Amino acid sequence: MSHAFDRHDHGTCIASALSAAEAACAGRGMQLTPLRRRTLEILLESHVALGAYDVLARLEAEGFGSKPPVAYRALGFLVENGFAHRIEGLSAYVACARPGSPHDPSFLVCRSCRRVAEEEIQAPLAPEAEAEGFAIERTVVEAQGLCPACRGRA
Amino acid sequence: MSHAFDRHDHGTCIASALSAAEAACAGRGMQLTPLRRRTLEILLESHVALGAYDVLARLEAEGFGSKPPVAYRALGFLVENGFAHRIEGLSAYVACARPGSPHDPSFLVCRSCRRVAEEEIQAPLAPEAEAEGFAIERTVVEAQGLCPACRGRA
DNA sequence: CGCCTCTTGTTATACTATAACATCCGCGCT
DNA sequence: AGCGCGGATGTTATAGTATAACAAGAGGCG
Ligand SMILES: [Zn+2]
Ligand SMILES: [Zn+2]
Ligand SMILES: [Zn+2]
Ligand SMILES: [Zn+2]
Repeated sequence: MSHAFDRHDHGTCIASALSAAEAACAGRGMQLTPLRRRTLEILLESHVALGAYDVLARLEAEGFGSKPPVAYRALGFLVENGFAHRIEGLSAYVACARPGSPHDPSFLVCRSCRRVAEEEIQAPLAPEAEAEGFAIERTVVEAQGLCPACRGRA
Repeated sequence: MSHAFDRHDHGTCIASALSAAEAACAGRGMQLTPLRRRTLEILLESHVALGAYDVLARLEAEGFGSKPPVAYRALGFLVENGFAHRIEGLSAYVACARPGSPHDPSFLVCRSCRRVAEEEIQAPLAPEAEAEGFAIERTVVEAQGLCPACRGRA
């Protein structure tokens, strides 16, 4: 269970994600450049999913480029390397809550505050794919609804 | 198991989906107008997911309006009423393979030919949501990969 | 130095989706 | 018939998401 909806020491989320990203980059010969690192830090500031243009606005305000490819490329790098995930149902991006270990993520996504909890589950369509001869490469699992805080505010 | 990747009598797919839509509309006081019916028929022609603008081009060629809201509204009607589903990972739409009964659909989506098989599974995040106090309203489950035919062509 | 690769930046464009307003049509009511 | 109404379709205009193609700089290495 993730801590996105709990009170927790968020500083350790940030620190462990950054050090995991640094270690993974070093190990794979990838570069965690200032732009990429800052993009990851922006996502890590909260467990809320951000749109690419939200990220871009933040980057631009801090002196990076202002055009969409700047954000899309940095986000693409983070997603490809498993440091962030794309939430398909929101067309948005969130920092990975389990950096370091490769995993097939699934999410609880609050439609009100866009906070995202990352969960670990078994691939839910594996038997069906097996029966049909379908080769699964990636499975999107996103439960949309209301988080505890937003239920309370209803 | 759906028949999207099998040889099957596709005429019965079409006929049963259309009659289920007609029955459901009659029962709920909704109107399956010519535009909506034709949109559903277009989706039913194959088990391939179509983008809204693909559908719009077909509609325009047949004398309907040519502007995006024409397609988006018809698709919205079909999705809201359970006659079609949106595939989030493709931003595309596919006819429902189990019309009539309400269900929480899940999909096997071929990234090569965009064919979609609809499956029925248990809500995969229910225990996690329960533990966190998260109220699930809808769950997107889309396995992306290669269908049997496209695997063979690799 | 000259070449190569990677990263960042730009311009321009493509693709996806909705807000707001206009028109038309069928229906119930007077 | 004349009117008001809701729903469906149509339009214009705009918002939101994403990528292709090209230019320029940094660093490694012959
Ligand atoms: Zn945290
Ligand atoms: Zn919330
Ligand atoms: Zn069929
Ligand atoms: Zn295929």
